[in-house]
Amino acid sequence: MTYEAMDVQENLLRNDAEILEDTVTAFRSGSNMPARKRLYPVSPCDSCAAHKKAICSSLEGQALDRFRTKGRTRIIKVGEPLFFESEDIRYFYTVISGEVRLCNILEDGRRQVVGFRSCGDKVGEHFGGKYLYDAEAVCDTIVCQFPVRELEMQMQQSPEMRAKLMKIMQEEISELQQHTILLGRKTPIEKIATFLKNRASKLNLVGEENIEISLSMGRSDIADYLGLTVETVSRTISKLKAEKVIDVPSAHAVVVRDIQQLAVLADGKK
Amino acid sequence: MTYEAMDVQENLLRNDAEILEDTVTAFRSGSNMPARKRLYPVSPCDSCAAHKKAICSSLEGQALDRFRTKGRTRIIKVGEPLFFESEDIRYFYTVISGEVRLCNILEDGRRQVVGFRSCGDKVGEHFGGKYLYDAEAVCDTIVCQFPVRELEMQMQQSPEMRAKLMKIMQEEISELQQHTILLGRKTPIEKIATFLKNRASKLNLVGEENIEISLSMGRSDIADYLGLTVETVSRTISKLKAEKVIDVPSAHAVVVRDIQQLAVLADGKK
DNA sequence: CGGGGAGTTGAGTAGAGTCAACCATGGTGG
DNA sequence: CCACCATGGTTGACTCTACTCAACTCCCCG
Repeated sequence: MTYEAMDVQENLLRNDAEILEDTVTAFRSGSNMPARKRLYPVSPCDSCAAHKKAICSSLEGQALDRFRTKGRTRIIKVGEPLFFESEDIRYFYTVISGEVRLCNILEDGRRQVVGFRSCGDKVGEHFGGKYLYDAEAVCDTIVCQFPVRELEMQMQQSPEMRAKLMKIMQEEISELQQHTILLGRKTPIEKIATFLKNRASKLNLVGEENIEISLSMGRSDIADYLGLTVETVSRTISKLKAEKVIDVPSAHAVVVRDIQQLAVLADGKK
Repeated sequence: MTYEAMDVQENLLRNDAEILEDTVTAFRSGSNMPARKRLYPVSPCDSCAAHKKAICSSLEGQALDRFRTKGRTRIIKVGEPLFFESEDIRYFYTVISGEVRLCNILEDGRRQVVGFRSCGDKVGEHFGGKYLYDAEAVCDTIVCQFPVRELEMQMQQSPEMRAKLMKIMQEEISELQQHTILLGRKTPIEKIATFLKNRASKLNLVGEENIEISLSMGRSDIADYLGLTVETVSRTISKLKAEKVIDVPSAHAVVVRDIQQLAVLADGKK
């Protein structure tokens, strides 16, 4: 079994399956199903791993309930698209589990992965008419899908949601600017080290030893994210392994043995 | 006389000087100066080249007047900073004339120019406590400076201003994503061509022949913006000149002779 | 008129890309 | 259940492009 399959399955076992079940039945049955509803008195959002980080966390009570009923949970298989660049914007998404890559493509096929989105992250624009990138699942992925007009409606009513969305946009800008210096000025070692360091720090395990990072995406996604070729990604990971900074138990998992050294390498201090 | 000096002077002659004069006297004299004010019945913003593109265009009448009194116009000389990365956010700025570079710097001195800001553009965060980049004038520059808390106040009251700010942030995200593919995947020729093409298209002179672009920044700024070295920038510009796509009357000016071909080169279609 | 910084040009080099072979692994079908 | 195949990942040899270092030119300014 692959690591990403394990990931998805584990998540499914924990709570996504219930959320999904819940949501799907809710939609199938329409809104008027009090008996069924009493069986699920707890909002699915309460048990959702993505909720506290996601946009919907800015809503509460009735507003949240209303918003939820406008959404739909979807399973996206590896490689399948959520939407394509320059398609009309109709929905935006919150990733529940799995991971999505955002890509820009040049006519001759060259590709740049603009970013990855995982649990709790927003995918998709809500402004300007057209999407800015292709969004595709890098492994089996579960998302919540909401119509953008619903978002706009909520935004008018909820200052909290406005603030949340602005915060998310600001974080996107900050992340893109950081990525800009990586792409323009860093060496392959620094790029890979930065990438792994950032993934590690997302797990909130700072201070711990042997942090295990799962890489749901393939080498070519990493390459296109860091502005490298697959070969260079592979060689560089091998180098870090040889220097005992990381272990690579499988192609889709990395164990950070020396996070200190990884951080040093990430900014080229050595 | 250098091209940027000419630019600044021309702008000054046209309307910035009056705006500046106006604003400076307004501030010196405080708000209660009816006689003086009658001499300037037209809001300085009305004659400001930056206004219709800038954030303040989302305000009208009294709200605009009030907002304006909270601002200050400043002249920033070549190379001088507006603020530094990780400084506490206190002000945000609108560029009136001239140009500002936004930079990220690594400890060993490597630099990435994240973007340039010119007439009507916003400079500075208003969120998250710290600035994300150094902002420095690339040539003599005039800006309007506003306290961030004033922006936040106006935002609560004005849905138009909220919308405007969101739009600006969305454009920043879009621009950064476009830049990401340039940095990660484009060749020097494509980078320079894209850079010149984008500058040309800002001038709204599409269709015209021999579009003259002024490059207020130096070669090293361009290099750090495009992820190249000065030498490569210089060589590449020379190459485009040799191929008769552009003319280079001076180091700080470029005339696009074949905008079609420039666009082709920008996306590497040939 | 002379000094200095910015820009250009040239020669040589290093490092990431390309091409190709090889290996591992997971999924499929007999 | 095992063998095979396909895909993705790794490693090696070679190439070529963009960087480095250095010399030179051109202005701008005093």
